[in-house]
Amino acid sequence: MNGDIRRNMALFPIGIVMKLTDLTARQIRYYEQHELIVPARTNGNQRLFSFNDVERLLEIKSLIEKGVNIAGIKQVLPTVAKGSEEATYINEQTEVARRELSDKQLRLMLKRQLLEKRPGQVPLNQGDMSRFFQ
DNA sequence: TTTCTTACA
DNA sequence: TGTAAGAA
Repeated sequence: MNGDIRRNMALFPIGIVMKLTDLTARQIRYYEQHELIVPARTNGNQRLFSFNDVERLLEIKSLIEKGVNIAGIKQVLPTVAKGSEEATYINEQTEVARRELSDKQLRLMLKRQLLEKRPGQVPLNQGDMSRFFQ
C-alpha cells in the first residue's frame, strides 16, 4: 500500500514532535536509546520522525502515564531493530494488534513486573540509573 | 535558531 | 528526567 510509505516517511524534526506529543526532547531521545522508536537521520545527523513514530510516541506516552516502565513498554510495543524502513513497517502491524490491550491485561503486566523485579525493591517505575540518585 | 551528544545531578 | 556545555 502507498499509505504505509507515507506513514513511515521521515518528515518532522524533534521540535515539532515535541509539540505534537507533549514530550520533552530528552524523553524522545531516551525512548530512542531504548529502541522504542527508530527515527531517520538527516545528513546533518538531525532526527526526522514519521507519522508512525509520532503515533508510537503517543502510545508510549500513554503507557508511561499508566505507570508502565521502559521494560514493560517493550513488552507491549516490540523493540525494533535496524533497517528503519522494514522496522517501522513491522511496527505498524504489531501496533494495531496490541492497540487493544485492556486494563485487565495491563494489570497483569504490571503484576508480572512486580514478580520479576523480586526483592531488591526498586520503585518499579523509576529508570534504572535514577536509583543511584534522587 | 535548532538540534546533537555527553554527562552530572 | 532536567539541565548544562560545546559542537554542528
